[in-house]
Amino acid sequence: MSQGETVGPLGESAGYALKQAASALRAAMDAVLRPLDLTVPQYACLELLERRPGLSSAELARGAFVTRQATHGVLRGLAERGLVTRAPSAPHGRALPVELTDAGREALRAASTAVRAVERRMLAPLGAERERRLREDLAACAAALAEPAP
Amino acid sequence: MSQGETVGPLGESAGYALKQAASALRAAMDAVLRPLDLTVPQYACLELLERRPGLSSAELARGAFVTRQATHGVLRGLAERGLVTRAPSAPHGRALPVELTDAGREALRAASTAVRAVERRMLAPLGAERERRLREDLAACAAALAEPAP
DNA sequence: CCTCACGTGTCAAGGTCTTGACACTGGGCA
DNA sequence: TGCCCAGTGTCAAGACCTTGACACGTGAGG
Repeated sequence: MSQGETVGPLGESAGYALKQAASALRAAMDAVLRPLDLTVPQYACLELLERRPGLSSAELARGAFVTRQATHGVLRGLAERGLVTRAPSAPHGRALPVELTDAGREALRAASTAVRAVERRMLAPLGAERERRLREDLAACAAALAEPAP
Repeated sequence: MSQGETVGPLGESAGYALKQAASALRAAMDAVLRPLDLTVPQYACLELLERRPGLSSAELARGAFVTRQATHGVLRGLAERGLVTRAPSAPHGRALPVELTDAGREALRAASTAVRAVERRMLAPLGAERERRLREDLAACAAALAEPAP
């Protein structure tokens, strides 16, 4: 066949390197967030809400790369602990805006500094220029995969 | 506090870009592997076994970034379909070597070409030089996270 | 006006992975 | 020799996420 090319050696596969790095990052984040009683998805929701207050559950799901059913459970846990509040009724459509409480903002601050430390450790071998390049290239890769296959 | 730095805007966070790209890659791989009746972990095991025949379940787990319990289930499914064989007894220690069957090699070939197409699509915006750089930087990030925090 | 498509919230069911635990093998060390 | 430790395979329980489905509110189109 003309399209017989397969994935080469693992050390030469960008996809493998990507999974390896993402897995290591996830594990490291899990480790530093566990003492704060936060899971990675919970932290992600908090971080998103800090930047864009009033986000709905579905928008949160897209931002955290999970399904809206998954964020549903995450928000339940966060709301029970008083870290976020959900509007009782929808001001427009069916979307219920979610907002951070003061306790949520405080928990986020601790979590965010911990995660930032992990990120800095991860990026330590790279300089500022290579870090910027890395971000841009990763974004370009994600964008290329986002549009449907030809 | 002196270490008050938090994660900045999402667009400037390398960690967020990493998760975004990894998530998109996972979804794209899932889409092309589904018609072949393979999950991503199953494909990963096949690919690893092609390169290093006789790998044990635990070694496979480390290579696929999951727990050995997870590979246990994966190998069960693969063995039932006749794609891999497990040695009935351990030649050394307790590790049971796993090997690809001819059917497994054939299934892998189809899967690997499909995954390679996804990888090429992902890397299309990048040139060869930037792709190489991306691989190296991702590997450096993973290595930096692998060693325990100071 | 009515209908239809789209986005959203929610529930139920299922699968997959993880955490935790136990038993076993082989090698290093006193 | 005897002991302990690291690595492995396996089982059970639980958490998490996903797929699938349904009901509801909004806005565009006929």
